[in-house]
Amino acid sequence: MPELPEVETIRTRLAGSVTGKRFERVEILDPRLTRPADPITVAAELDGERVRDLLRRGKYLVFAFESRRHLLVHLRMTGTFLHARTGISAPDPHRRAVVSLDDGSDVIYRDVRRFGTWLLLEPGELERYWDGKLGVEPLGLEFTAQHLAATLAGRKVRIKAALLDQRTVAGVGNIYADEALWRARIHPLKTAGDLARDDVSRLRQTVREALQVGIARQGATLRDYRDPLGASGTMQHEFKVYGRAGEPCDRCGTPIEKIRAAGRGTSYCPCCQPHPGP
DNA sequence: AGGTGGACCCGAACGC
DNA sequence: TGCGTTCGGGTCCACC
Repeated sequence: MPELPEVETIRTRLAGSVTGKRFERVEILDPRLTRPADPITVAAELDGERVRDLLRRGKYLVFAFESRRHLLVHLRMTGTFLHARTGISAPDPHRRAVVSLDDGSDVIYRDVRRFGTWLLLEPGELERYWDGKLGVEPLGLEFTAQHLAATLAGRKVRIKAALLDQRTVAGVGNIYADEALWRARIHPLKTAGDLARDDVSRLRQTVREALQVGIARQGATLRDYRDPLGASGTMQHEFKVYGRAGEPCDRCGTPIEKIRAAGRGTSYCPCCQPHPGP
């Protein structure tokens, strides 16, 4: 669930709690988290690291240490961070790691489905790790209509699949892909390379809009998700198509339809986003 | 090259 | 009420 807006919300909230603090003691409770690296070793390596900055790249959260090492955290579906000022309280079966900071507070990582990953990189390894894996930041200056057009040119994939491909643009997931396509009035099954110049321009704009609204609403809260300070986002109330199959389209009143695209549930308006081809 | 489907997980929602 | 089944979501990987 956490896509770019949710990760950015977590980053903003957690940054104030961890920046400048030292990892005094790290406990990794789920060996899956650091696989294939040994959790005991990783925990020991993290011990004593001081946080210089907390960054985000795509859907990754990046702890930048003063040692110039980086801890890459991918929350996948259900990963979350909680900051506890007064130490750990109630027992929690989904707690996967605990970082005790040098100010006496704890950063708790919890993940119900255990898909999330922690990866510790040595100085200088970060750029190489992104290379070939992540495209440009959708809210950055590099993400222009021209850049998106060049990225999509000649590609035979469906546009929905292209948006989910993190090399096209970093951080868009299933929800915001559908939202951006609805805003741009583009059918999710359209061939990426066939999009008209105007379509690409609009899509570039609506990807940014959808993500920016998501960030402004502090992400979407589905189920019991909370940000590190216990607050919930409100973006779920702004969805135009995601989770709204059968409900009327905000623009034209036509019932939203749900299909499968790129192996994912995909919601769209059959009227505003006309089907390509016969 | 692109698509599909399975794997990884587990709670929620659903069906009976 | 209490089972069993299905679903979903990000990413990787095997296979067509």
